[in-house]
Formats: sequence, structure tokens, C-alpha cells
Amino acid sequence: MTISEENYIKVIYHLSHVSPKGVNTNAIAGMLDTKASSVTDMMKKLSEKEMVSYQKYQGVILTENGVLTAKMIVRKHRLWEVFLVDKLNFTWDEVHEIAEELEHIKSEKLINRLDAFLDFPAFDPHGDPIPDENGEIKKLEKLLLSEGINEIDYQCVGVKDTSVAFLQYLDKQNISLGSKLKIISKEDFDGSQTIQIENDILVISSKISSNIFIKKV
Amino acid sequence: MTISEENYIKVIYHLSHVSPKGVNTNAIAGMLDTKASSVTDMMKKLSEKEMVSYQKYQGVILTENGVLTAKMIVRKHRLWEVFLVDKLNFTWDEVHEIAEELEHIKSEKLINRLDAFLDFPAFDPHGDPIPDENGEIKKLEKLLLSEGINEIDYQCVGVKDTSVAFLQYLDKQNISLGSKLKIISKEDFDGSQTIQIENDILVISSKISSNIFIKKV
DNA sequence: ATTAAATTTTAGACAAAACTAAAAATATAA
DNA sequence: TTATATTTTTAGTTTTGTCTAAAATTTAAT
Repeated sequence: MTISEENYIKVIYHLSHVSPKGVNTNAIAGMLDTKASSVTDMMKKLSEKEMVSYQKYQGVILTENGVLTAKMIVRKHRLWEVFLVDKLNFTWDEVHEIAEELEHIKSEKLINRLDAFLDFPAFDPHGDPIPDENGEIKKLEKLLLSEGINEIDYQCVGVKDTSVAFLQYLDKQNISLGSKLKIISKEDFDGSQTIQIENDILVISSKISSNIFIKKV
Repeated sequence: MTISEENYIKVIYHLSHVSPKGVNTNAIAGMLDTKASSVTDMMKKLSEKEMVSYQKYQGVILTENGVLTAKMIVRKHRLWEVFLVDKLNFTWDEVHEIAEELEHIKSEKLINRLDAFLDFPAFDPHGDPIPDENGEIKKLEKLLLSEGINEIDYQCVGVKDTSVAFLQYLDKQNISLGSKLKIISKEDFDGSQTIQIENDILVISSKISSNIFIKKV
């Protein structure tokens, strides 16, 4: 696989979540900043390699093989992003460009060693899930606030502890279902978090945060 | 700079240490596993970009700019090798291929952060020096045995402690000027090393090893 | 149901980086 | 110092990934 082929497959993979019954040429061209005619050319090639199934004018769908290939590229991209943020202290908004290059480094052994070095993270710094070695994706819609990542936009979707006392606490703090929130920082020492919730800043203990379910918005 | 251009510059840089007054086409072709005619084509291009000075039939020399570019590629290659060995537990003989890919990742910020993360190493896992941010190379001919790297072929070139007692010890152990040696392993706890010296296996304390000068062979 | 608009594909070209085969220049050896 | 061998360059192709412009197909609108 060339870098160019990998980029096409990755883009088709992402777009196929929006158009599962066939990704159209123009959309691909738009994402890759190229022309529709170039896309057609590449689709013929990827079709020969059995990475996509393609019929003229009908859009394109990844084959099973194509999906797995795409997931491995996404896996590499997101693991490198974790590395850049966790180990090299980049901020989460700086890493995309560099990861776009790193995702094309070939060694499978490298990426699995990196995965272990990073302690098998399930989500990248943007909150997106990281496929495992076999392409499995833990698509945990909701997660605990205590597991959330800084600077990501979340929404409150539920609670674990349903006691009256807890719900009253939430009420007092103006936390309710659907509240938009963002984690500003987390204290390593006790796991307490500073969060922004609908324009208020709030400090909550890990006992609270591990009883609130949130979801990426 | 394309990956291909970078590879040519790197090869010319290495070859120019052997042929400082002009690297010939065939040698470059040999290193890059390509044909002499392709080299000629590329030399014209690199000449236009003022990375090399090139006259037909007379071989090629890197410009000042070309040398700096080459050093930055070597820097990246060797820093990634340190990362792979020190952080991801690769063995020193596994890393070259992967580093050949990683050396072409573009971000300067990335490489300087990596340098810091690795604690500004001066040598790579093969014992070769790593150029710093400005291209400076610490070309320390000799180093202490205690600073040596496992599995590298060294030669004994001197001693620091010149006392009779020490020299007698060396004599008894059959260690002399010019002895070929290789470090098999090093104990983290006390710094003692197991070394192979002219086919004998020997365990020496850090007091000994920090009084013997060696050099890569 | 036609016609107009938008999308997609074909056909032909181009640039980068490689190749082959032949010509030119340099080096070596009788 | 010629003749021969080696090295290097030129000229002409090939492949990959792209482009433009024109033709074909599908979609939308009256």
C-alpha cells in the first residue's frame, strides 16, 4: 500500500459512516483536496486490489479487507496522537498533522510495542476510540466523567448512583441530563476534576465524577 | 524535500566521509540500489536546489546547506533508534529499517521534543553520534568502558588510572591495548558489566570499567 | 416526462522518479 | 600512446498520481 492509497482508504472509511450505502466521488475528492477524476482513477486501482467494491456512478464501499486496513491506519494515527500528547507534551490540537505522517509508518511490531508502552489506551486525546490489534473498537457510547479527557466537549447522559442524596447534590450544582460540560483539569493526587458546566466552573471529587455518565458531543 | 531527495542527500553525506573530494555516481547508485542514470537525473535536480555542487563526470559534493540537511536526517534517524531501543525495547539490530521510515517525518518540533524526552542522548544504540539541534556532532573518539553500549564491537585504547596495581590487574585478566571487546550485559544495580574480550567472558566492576578507555572499531 | 443541472467518468497530458540501451568521457593497461 | 575497459551521461520509456476538458450518466425541477 502506498501512502496515497492509504489516505484514500482512510477517507472512505470515515465517509462511509455517513453514507454507508456508497461513498460518492466528489465527497472523497473534497476530503483529499483533489479532483473527482483522480478519485475515479484511484477507485479502479483499489478495486483491482480488492480493497473497495466499486461500480461506475454508484459510489464506493470498502471490502472487509478494506475496512480492516482502514482500522489499522486509524489505530496508528490515534496511538501516535496519544504518544505525542502523553509523552511529548503536545497539546491535543497540535497533534493531528504530525499523526497524519506517522500513521503511514509500516511496522506492525512497532505499533503494538507503542500500544503497550502507552498502556493500551482505548481513546485518543480527542476522545475517539482506538481500534485494537484485531480492529475491535470499544465504542463505549457513554463513559464515566472520571474517565473523561480534558478539553473535550461532553454531555451528561446518566448517573450510576441513583440515590436521592446524590440526585439532590446534582440538582444543587445545576447538573442535569443533557448538560454540556468540559473537563478543564484533573488532579493526579486525588482524581478531583475542575469542570466547566454550562459556563459555570466547578470542582468535583472523584466520588462524584465516577457516578456520572457522559458522552462525547 | 521529497523522501527520495532526502535519501540521496543522506547517502552522499555518508559517502563523502570516504571520498571527500567528490562522490561518484556509481557509489551512490550502489547504496540506493538504483541505476547510475537515475543518480545523474537526481544530481541535476539537487544541484538546482543548491543542495549539491555537481559537474558532469567529476562526482558530487554537498553544499553547506546540503550538509546541514543531511545532519538533520541523521539526527532524526538516530534519535528514533534510541527511542525504539530505550522505550519500546527493540534490540539494537532491529531498529535500522524502522528508523529509515521515521527519519522522514517532517516536524522539527517533534524531533526536539523527542530529543528532550530521551534526555538528549549523544550516541545512538550502535554507538554512533547524534547531531544536536544545530548539527553539532560530539565526535568523542574514545569513551570509558563504563559508558559503552551493549553488543557493539570496541577496542581497548587506553586507561585512566595508570597505577601499577591497576595495570597488573589488567595484565592478569589479559586486557591490553588493542584488545577487541564487546559488552554483553550491564547490571543496573551496581554497574558491573559482563564483557567478552578476545573470546574470554569476564565480569568486571564499575570501578574497573570506569578506568578503561575504549573506542568503536 | 422532458429538460436542465449536477455529478461522474473517459481521454489525453504532465511531472516525478525510475528504467534500458546507446553514446560520450575518463581511466587503465599493453 | 593507442586500445580497451569502465564509468557516466543522454535519450527515450514506464509507472504513479495527478490534472483539464469533454463526454456520459444520474438527479432535480418544471
